[in-house]
Amino acid sequence: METVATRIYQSIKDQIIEGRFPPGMRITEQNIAAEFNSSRTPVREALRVLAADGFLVFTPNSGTVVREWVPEQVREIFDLRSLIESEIAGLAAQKISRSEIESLKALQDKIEVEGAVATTENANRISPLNREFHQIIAQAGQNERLVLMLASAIEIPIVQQTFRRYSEKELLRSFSHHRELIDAFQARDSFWAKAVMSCHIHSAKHVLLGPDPTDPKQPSTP
Amino acid sequence: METVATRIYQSIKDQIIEGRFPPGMRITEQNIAAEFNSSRTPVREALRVLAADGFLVFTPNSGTVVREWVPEQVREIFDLRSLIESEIAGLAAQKISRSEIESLKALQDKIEVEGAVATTENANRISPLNREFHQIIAQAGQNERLVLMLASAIEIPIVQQTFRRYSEKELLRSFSHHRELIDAFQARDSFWAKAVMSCHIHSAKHVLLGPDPTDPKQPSTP
DNA sequence: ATAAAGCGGATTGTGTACAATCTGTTGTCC
DNA sequence: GGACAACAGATTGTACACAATCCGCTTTAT
Repeated sequence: METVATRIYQSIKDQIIEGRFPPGMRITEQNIAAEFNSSRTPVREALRVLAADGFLVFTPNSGTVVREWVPEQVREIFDLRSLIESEIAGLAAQKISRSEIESLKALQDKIEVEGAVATTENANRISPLNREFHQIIAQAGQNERLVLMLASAIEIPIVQQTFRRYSEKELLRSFSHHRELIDAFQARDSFWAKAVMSCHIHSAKHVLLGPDPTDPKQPSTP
Repeated sequence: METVATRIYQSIKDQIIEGRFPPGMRITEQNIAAEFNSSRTPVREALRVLAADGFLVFTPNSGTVVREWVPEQVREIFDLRSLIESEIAGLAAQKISRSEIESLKALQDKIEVEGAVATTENANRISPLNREFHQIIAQAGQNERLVLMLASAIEIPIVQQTFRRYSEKELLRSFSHHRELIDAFQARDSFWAKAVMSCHIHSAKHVLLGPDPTDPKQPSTP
């Protein structure tokens, strides 16, 4: 973090991920510049990069707004995340070290202490721990490109705030997935690890999206 | 393409993909600005976005160079491409229209006429047709996010210039894959389509990378 | 001769000014 | 009353100037 432009970039990115810059919010260059006591020049550079990353939507001569997500796009994000993160889990099962497995265990112990009951406060404490859990797996997979792709699929507010929406039952299922992942790693079973990770992601997707509204299980009237 | 910055962005991107800006080449803001009769301001914005896209590597206070690729990264790119493009092919098998299948057939007819023999000239003519072939499939899959991810994995010189490295035999195999893909689509068989696409990509990977040097089939001396 | 220090040119980083464009509003004409 | 044109304010786009930094070279001291 050397230049002003880089600081601005990181700050805005964090605020979007944390949800303090809500989707649809207009970003004006002068406001940001004033906040950082800088000129508009570094602000513009930061905004362009954030738009390239997909955090902002930029329209020439018109301005910049925080990206909004429609449910269909959220579904696509989770399907992509499942594809990539399962692959990573499969690789990790082959390459993960003993000490990394121990870190996962310790982390999951902490998560289950903090998350004994499903409150918003606890969710806020769990989120970074959960992120660390998944990051250890990503590192263990030893595939830079996959990790990069994954980042673009999880660095969005709705993903980072998943835990806030979990009920007690869903929280317990999530913990159970984590424990099963650790077992799959210890067994060095790629297929198992991939399958568990796939469950983990798709289950999260359905918490956020609810049942598929396009599924006509009951023809209109019950 | 409205603003100067956008024109500069597109121009540099094209030149990198086509290989006219070779990997490792230093990009100085003034040179680019002079080329476009503009100031450095829009150039800088274009360069930042290109760096975010992964075309350039940017180091603060030091400058910008065209990204270089080591073999391990090429391998990662192709493995990722296989993962994503196979998934797309599977979706396409379910959703592709009759007319899109006809387009694929017509395109492949053209490709096989142009590519009757494996010369560099023919390769240059085939490349855009091949790209169109894969684009039709990407559209048919109807998943914006996957198409975006795919773009980041194929918009690099070594991928776009794959055909130049194909021998007669490899060219014929590629054609055979395309025909088999069309058949899989007509049969509406997702699994088949995924498998063929996976073959198609991995086979291309091995043309570019050669045999895996880490594979000790024969212990040092033959 | 080697290593460290210092200098000059080139390049990047940021601030500021002004031009171009958009948006919303007001007023006029039909 | 409604549609269209013209204006004002705000916002973005670009140019230019200067400051900060880096890199290679020379110089100097050991």
